[in-house]
Amino acid sequence: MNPPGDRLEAMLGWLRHAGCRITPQRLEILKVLAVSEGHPSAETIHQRVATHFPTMSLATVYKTLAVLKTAGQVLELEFSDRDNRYDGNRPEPHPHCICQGCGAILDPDLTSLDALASLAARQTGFRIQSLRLDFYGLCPACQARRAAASGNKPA
Amino acid sequence: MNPPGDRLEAMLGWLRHAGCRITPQRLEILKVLAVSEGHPSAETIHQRVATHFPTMSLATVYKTLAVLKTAGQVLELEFSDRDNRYDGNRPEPHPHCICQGCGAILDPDLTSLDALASLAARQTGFRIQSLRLDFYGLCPACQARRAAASGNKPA
DNA sequence: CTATATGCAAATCGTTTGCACCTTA
DNA sequence: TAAGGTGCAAACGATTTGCATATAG
Repeated sequence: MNPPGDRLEAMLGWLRHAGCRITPQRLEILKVLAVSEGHPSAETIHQRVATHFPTMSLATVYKTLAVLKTAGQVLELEFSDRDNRYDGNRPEPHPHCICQGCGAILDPDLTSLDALASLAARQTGFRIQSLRLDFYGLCPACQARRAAASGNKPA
Repeated sequence: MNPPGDRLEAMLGWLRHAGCRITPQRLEILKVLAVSEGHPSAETIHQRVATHFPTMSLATVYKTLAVLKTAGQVLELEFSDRDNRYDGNRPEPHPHCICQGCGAILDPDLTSLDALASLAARQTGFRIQSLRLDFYGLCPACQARRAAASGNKPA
């Protein structure tokens, strides 16, 4: 849903700015992520890149993903019972519909978050059975701790 | 926030109905879950129960949790980068605030889900940096597949 | 009595790490 | 050529599983 070139350029730009090198393998990983539909796993990304680089290792994929994660250039969907999924196409946090039958991951298009479950169900045809809504951030104690640690300089 | 006895009775009732046996170890696990504040991990549950049953194994905790999960009597919060957390006190899905600093898990009290991030932030004092909103259910294809498999009998 | 639970140890499996060898800039 | 990346293999760690023994009902 994103002009693929935009996302690729954004990722490349960030890496260059951070002083990272653009290797052929890395470029290929970025390309796969930039057009990622269906929230691929690290394994899937590896397989696709391996088409062009038979020696490519899974570890390299994970290492590149780690860099992009901290950069906010890729969204990681964590699971404990199956492999994590990645979205380089829409790296901002957004709601997902996850099928408990086949594992498919869809993006409901909720402009506001008000509508929520019923809207998501209507749009995707999902029969929603449960949901997961997590907020990630810093609790008051950690905010204070961090502020103190950085000598009152805001992040 | 729940009358502890209620939750304990609910879990016990379900287990009995399902033909499960109430062993002393299991009863102790249920008690820990029924009063669980702070979303304990399997490890934490094990440690607490081990106070009364020194021979108690972690595997037994996991096995009991598995039964309760399928019964909907305990809520599992899955993570890939750390151990899962469990809530036997409020087994229905509900939003959480997860501190990226110390890992604390709080329950914001959102009567409606409209308010969302800003309300959660105001209530808990969290500085919210990202969120996770997942809907779990069945996609249209799997609904059809399941309906066909069960001979048109609805679940 | 008999189906079920316990608890130990070993297996799983996605992910991470160490390290020697390459490559980009 | 120096900082950084690659890729192999080994390590990790939470969770699961197999199986012999114990026990609830």
